[in-house]
Amino acid sequence: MEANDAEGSVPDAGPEDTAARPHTGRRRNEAVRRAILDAALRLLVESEGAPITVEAVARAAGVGKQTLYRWWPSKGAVLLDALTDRAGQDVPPPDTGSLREDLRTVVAATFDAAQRAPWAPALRTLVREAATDPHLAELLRAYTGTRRALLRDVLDRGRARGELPADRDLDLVVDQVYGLFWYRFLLGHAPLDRAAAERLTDSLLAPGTP
Amino acid sequence: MEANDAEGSVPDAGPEDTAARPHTGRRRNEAVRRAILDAALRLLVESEGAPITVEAVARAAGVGKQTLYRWWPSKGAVLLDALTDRAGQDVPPPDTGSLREDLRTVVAATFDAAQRAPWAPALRTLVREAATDPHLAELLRAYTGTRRALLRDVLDRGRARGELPADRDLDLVVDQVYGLFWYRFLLGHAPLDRAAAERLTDSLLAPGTP
Amino acid sequence: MEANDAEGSVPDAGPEDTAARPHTGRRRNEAVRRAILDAALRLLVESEGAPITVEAVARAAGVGKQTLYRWWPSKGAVLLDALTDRAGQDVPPPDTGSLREDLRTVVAATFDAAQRAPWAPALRTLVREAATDPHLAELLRAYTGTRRALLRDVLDRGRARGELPADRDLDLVVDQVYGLFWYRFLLGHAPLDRAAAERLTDSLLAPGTP
Amino acid sequence: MEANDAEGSVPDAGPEDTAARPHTGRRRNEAVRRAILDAALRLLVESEGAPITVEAVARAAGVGKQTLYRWWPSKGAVLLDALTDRAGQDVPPPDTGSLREDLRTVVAATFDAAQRAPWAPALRTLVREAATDPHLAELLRAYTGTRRALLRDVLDRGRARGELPADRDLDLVVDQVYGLFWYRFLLGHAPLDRAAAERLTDSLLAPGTP
DNA sequence: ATTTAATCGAGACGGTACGTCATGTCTTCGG
DNA sequence: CCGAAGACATGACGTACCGTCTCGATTAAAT
Repeated sequence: MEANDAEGSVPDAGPEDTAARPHTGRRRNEAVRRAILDAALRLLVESEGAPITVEAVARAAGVGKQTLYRWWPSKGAVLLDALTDRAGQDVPPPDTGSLREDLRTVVAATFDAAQRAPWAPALRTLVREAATDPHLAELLRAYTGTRRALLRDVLDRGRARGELPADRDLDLVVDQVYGLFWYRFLLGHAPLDRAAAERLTDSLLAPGTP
Repeated sequence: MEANDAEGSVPDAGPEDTAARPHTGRRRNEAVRRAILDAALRLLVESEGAPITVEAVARAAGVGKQTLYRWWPSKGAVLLDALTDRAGQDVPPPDTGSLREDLRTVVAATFDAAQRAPWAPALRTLVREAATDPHLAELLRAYTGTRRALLRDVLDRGRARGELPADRDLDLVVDQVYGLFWYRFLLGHAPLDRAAAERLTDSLLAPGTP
Repeated sequence: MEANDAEGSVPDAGPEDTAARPHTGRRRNEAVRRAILDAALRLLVESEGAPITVEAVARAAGVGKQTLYRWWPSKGAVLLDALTDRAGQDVPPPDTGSLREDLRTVVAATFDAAQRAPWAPALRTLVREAATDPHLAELLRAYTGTRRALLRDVLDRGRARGELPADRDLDLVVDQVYGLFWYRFLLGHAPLDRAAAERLTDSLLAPGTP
Repeated sequence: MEANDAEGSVPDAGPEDTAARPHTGRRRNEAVRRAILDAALRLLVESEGAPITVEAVARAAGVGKQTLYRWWPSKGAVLLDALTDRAGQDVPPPDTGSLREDLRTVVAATFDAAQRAPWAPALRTLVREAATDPHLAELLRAYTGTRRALLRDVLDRGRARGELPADRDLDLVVDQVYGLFWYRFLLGHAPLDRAAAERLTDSLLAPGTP
């Protein structure tokens, strides 16, 4: 979990549109934004499974519903924003010169981040919401797209170094990682610990690979 | 897709409760059961994405809501029943003596079955519903559990034949298959065709494996 | 105030439509109807001036909003129904043979009924609601139309007996009575007591009239 | 229609508070006042029946909501101001020496003014608003009070000249006129034309009265 | 000319009510 | 007793106005 502002946030108007229209009117209240995101995150974390209602978020934030709808296009956008907003910065993927090393690190970090409290329940609820909310689904798709791209870069570098056969299907590798991750994360039938990360990495790189 | 009556279906009391209570009153109308399952499946197939309401199923089947609730514990149970009921028989997993062969067959069959019209949209909608409906989630979990076990058997047999190292984590292999499958199936960002099945199989079995 | 069922009530299906469609399904719950009308009347009486919300009526009646909308086309219809439902039967207008006598009686009764607790505040609120609610306005228009017709009958009989000049504009007389009534009733700047009824009657009948 | 500034307008603080505080700062913009009143009147005239929102007035006037609330205590005050502001000067009630003549003139003028385009829809909407807005109701009450007083003066003069019996209830006569007027004006079920004015006048003055 | 203070357009904000929708339970009547 | 129809309480939805509250940009008198 990292990155933020997966759209839905404030338009973040560039400074140059000031010429066109200097933005009259009362400005957005940052404290309100914070209150909403905090409330949403709290509900996301606490509400184990139960769906989250817009009214609950508004009430918890001490805010009118309209204020939510003014700034976010849908409930899902608020929830995703709440989750990503606090999720720390995008740690750049490692580049140690060893694919095995890099891959192991990325996979373990992914497994780890998702498990670390209090993200797990929040993330699970978010994905659940996405099933109902097409808008959130789209946002989530975009978000995971960037995550996939990051991993893909690591693999590309490894292949360039000759650590993978030139004809290896790297998208498949990426999807094996994230597929396994989401499958276990959502079903919860098997662990996503460091050992799993190791074994997954090993299974993806040919045994003889350095 | 196979198996049915993953619980949730009519208990269809065994014939011996007749002794205890001779069963007075009108018997369950089989035509009604069919009408409900057919209607549910039709909605499942047609409603691309949009959630399915109990009332829609009841109306489409020309049936009272109560009749639904009388025979299935939840909306999700009806939907799952509708999907599995028609899903053909459980083809026994192949046992050709070659793991690579067997695995390739199972994986390709899985990919294929999910894509074949009209199952794909129905299955996608079903999974979406499961996100909201804990009961359905549970049923689905059980269902996929049996699918996992089947694949696990194939792998066990292969390992027994020495086609896999003794210390290989077979649960991980299973989850790599189904993880990839669901990930691609639900996101739809990459194909689940025969070529993908081949490459996945190859990536799971060490290059030198027969 | 009397009469009732100025539409908006139960359709009151005649028994003969049974042939067409026997009306299957659960029947309307009379207790719920009563609870709603009672709650509405109570709010109408108590809420001095303040507008009445659908949600307040529903809550006070321990009823879902939907149930209100199921049976009445608008909030106004409920309120009117609540008021007329309990307003006693339509006392037939008097016919003593003396116009002066009859008119005095009708006018005094009208003035009286409106003032008698607890109708006054309820009626005032109802009219206020009618200003916003076109549907209620229409219903109210129909209701007052029947009241006007009643008074008109009394006058017709009087004219037939020669107690009024043949060319007297009887609709004007009717409107003078109800115009004065509503004007004073709503503004409340002057009494609507028995003396006012007397003086109004006298002013409408030429001094020399028997 | 006459009179204006039935309170609600700008207080326009007397010049003597200058001593206390010299009033620095920008002065009220008269053009804005006009724009608001014009917009309000236009909406009042056009919006047949539909309630008028503050935001609509502000938008139509190209003005911020706050500017409205700065100068008028309520929406109703704006509307009343808009209507009376343009409503022509207060024609002094006639005093021809003949009560019948004077009364006929006043009544006919009242009927006429209300019907003359575009006042009728505006006045109807205004009264409708008054039902919801207690502030406007009060303003309207005050306004109609002055109209009643005017008519009352005419009657007083007539009685002083002996054209009415000394014991005649003049408030009742006044209310018969305005009662009929509002009743027909708001319900619209019968005309308020010159003939009606004639007949009403005749009915109020004893037949033998000069 | 500068300061000071109020006006103005714009619009964010917390509320309250709206009328609709789906849920799962219940009641009624005919078969 | 089964089954269709549908009433019912509940509770969330997304929208509309309300009246108050910032905002920066004017504008005009007092300095």
